[in-house]
Amino acid sequence: METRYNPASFETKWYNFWLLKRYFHSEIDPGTKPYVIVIPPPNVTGVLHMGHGLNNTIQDILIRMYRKLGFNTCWVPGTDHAGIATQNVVEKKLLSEGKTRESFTRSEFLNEVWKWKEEHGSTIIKQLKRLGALCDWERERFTMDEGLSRAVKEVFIRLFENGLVYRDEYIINWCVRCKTALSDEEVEYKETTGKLYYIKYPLENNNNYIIVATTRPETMLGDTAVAVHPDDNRYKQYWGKYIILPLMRRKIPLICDSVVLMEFGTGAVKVTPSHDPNDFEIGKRHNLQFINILNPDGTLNNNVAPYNGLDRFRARERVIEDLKKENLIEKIESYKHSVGHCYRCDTVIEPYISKQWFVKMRPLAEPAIDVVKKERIKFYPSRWRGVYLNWMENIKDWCISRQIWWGHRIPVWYCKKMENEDCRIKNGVIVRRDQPKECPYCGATELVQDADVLDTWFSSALWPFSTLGWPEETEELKYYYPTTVLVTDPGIIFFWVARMIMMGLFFMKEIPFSDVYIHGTVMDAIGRKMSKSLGNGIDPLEVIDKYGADALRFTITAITPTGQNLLLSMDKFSIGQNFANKLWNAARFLKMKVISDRIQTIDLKINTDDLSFMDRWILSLLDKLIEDTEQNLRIYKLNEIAMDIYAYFWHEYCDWYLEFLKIDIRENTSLTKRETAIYIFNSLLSLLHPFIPFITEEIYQSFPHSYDSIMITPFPAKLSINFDKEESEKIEYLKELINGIRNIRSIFLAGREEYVGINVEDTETTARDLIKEYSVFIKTLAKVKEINFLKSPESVLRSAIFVTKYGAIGIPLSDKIKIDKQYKKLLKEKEIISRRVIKIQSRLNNKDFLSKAPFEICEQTKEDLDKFQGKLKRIEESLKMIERIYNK
RNA sequence: GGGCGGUUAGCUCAGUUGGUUAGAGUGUAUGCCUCACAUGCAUAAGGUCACAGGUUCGACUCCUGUACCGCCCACCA
Repeated sequence: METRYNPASFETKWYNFWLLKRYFHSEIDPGTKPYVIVIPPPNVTGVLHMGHGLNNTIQDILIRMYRKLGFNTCWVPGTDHAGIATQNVVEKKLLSEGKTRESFTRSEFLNEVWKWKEEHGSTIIKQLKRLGALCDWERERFTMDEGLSRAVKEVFIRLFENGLVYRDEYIINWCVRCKTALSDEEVEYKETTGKLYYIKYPLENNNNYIIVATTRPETMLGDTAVAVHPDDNRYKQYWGKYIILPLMRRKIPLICDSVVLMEFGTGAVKVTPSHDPNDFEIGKRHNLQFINILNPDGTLNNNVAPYNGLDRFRARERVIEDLKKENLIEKIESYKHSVGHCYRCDTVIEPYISKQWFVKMRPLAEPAIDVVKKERIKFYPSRWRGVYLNWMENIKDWCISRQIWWGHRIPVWYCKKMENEDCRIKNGVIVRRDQPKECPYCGATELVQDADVLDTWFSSALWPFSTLGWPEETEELKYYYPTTVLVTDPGIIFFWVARMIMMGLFFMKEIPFSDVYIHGTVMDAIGRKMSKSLGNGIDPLEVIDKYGADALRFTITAITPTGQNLLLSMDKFSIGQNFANKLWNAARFLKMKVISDRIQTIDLKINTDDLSFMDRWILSLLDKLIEDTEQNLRIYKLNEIAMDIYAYFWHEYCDWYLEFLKIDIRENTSLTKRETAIYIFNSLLSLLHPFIPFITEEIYQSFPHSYDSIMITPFPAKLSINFDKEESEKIEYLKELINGIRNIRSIFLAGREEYVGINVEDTETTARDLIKEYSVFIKTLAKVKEINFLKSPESVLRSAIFVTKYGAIGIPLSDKIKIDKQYKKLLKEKEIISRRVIKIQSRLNNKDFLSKAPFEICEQTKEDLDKFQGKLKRIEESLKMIERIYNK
């Protein structure tokens, strides 16, 4: 064990050791209860960011904790093929080599992606290992590997057979850069300051015109109606009339529809059924013409000939120019509204009509709502339950087809011929596991496979069972499914959590997990999301290099407020680093001064019948710590566990118990037991191991030990030490005494000057006995030479005093200046305490308080009054003494 | 527009079903290189618990409202 804590010198070593020992691996064991987590699979394109750091640290802690608690823990890892994201990354790479996607055939392109995946796909896995994440690497999966692809195909087919997958021409979200459809969830709405254009639409055979307002004037080229509200009297005169659409000179009707808001704009709305979701519905209701004006790349098409080939935004400018020329622009206002963007490339989305595959969600959602309402699945913190339910109850069908190449190909073929009625009824749609040789309806052999792939989230939705071998009825599924808890951040409740629940219930007839733990998002120091574009991210790898993985892990768990976002900055990591350093040094101390031949192993048992007062005190606090840890673990309050252990280890065990122990060893007084110190330290190592696995292993291994690894030592058991309130008060008194002397020392003494002695008012036997018994501790820790008991309070009071519950402690002062200081200090204290006394008295004088407050509260208040009045009396006496002696 | 979260020490946060002198870490000040640790030890200063009402013997805690910050959802063109 090195003198200095140097994480870099051992972290990799112990990770490899765990791999070698295969502790991470779980085998089916019917006799042991499984505890299972499936990892939220990071994108293969990904590099580890702080969000992953937090997410995986939490999972690793849970897994390591429950392993110690005797569960058969299994953490299933893997990566996601991340369709659009990965395709974008590879396209960009190819572009940098001067090649475009179009210069490849589909299979050539896919080869490139696979090549890329082989080269870079394991990056994030390696990084997870540096973090200390000990997944069951023998179960690692990839959403595009063979088994998972089979599951995806199977799911699609079964949903289709159940009428839950259908193909329809519908208005969807189209990304003109990725050139694919997106689901509603994949569109991010951003508040944008744009313009609201008021355009005059001339009426047919009439000199009047109707003014409509729009934020996307170029879409007017595809207008096929103008709509007003049926109750809007302003437009009643024009009912049944027609409008001549400017620029296109098309005759379009004025229609009435109650979705139109009379208050908005002019109360008249242009209707573009092909390029607005609302207008699409209006168009269907009123049987309007649907005119598509866009090419898939966002340029205008030849349905709007004069603008053919123009980019949509350029077209917007041109349309405005042209309308201005005809004097048809009424006004242009600045306007704030939200605009949809592609969540992968941030391009503005276009509503676009196309033929896509959809999943019918209502029937899948019903049972998924039910299991959450009945609390078979619980959310932590519970408020996310409401978010989930609200979304589920308003769920819409899910567009699952994507017009990209990287992903699971849709297992559908189309018959080109459709030679008989049967085939035409089916639209020539053939859904098959494998490529059919001929059309099953008409026998034609000219078949074409659907070009599209499935939404990435379609395969993610199956993750909890596809990774365990589904659709085979494997032993793994029987044993490990349902999994225990899903750990993720709020951003993907809809994308992923909700869909896993629906798919799990439909295909496994069982929930995929019973707990959903939603942790916060990692923000920068001033509360902004960490993002590449802002450049405010903190690279976990850099932190690991600089501070160690343990410091990273401990810091982020300890400072993550329960269920809220955590604000992170580089300087925060010293929390974890300092803590690790403290642990390191405590270990060095124990090894140098405490471990001896008498202690054969750090994994020792202690005899609870043979314990000193001090031992029982510190062990009773350990009991409390263990109990709190177990409780907080159940409700995922990992930050509280971390902080509780921190406080116990540092401020009770190190600050007090080890200090007592040192003195005890030196003086040979046996007020403490070395075994106790070792026992507690080992318990702390065990409790801390899930949080800081590397350093705890390094320390454990450096002691004589009985297990192969700290990872497999059991969770510390409670000793059920009985340490009552009276005893606690004794300890508190001892601490108060030492702190009180230290306080006076820091006010009145310079540097290391030592007190000759302190005078203790000798009135109370409990206090006297205690002080006598532990005088060696007091003398050393408070740096005094002698402790004198004086019968007369006067002589005690003639010095710097502090008043305790059992009487005053006095430290003789000779210096006139110091007496002045003391006098002022006492005056201040007097004021504070008398205020307190008055407050308590008034409470006790209140008849309502005495009659209505619970008995114990009244008693407590009376006790308080005694206590503070006593204290006040001593302070006043002391003040008088000083006044008399020094003629104040 | 709807919903959710937040507002407590300079900063980041605790504060369990209402009942101590409202806590911790960090930062600041002062003194210490005390034989585990200066990544440390000791001591101290620092708070009208966002604001306004209400309930109560008693409110940081419960209720109502207001303000500000943040997030999510939504078919205002």
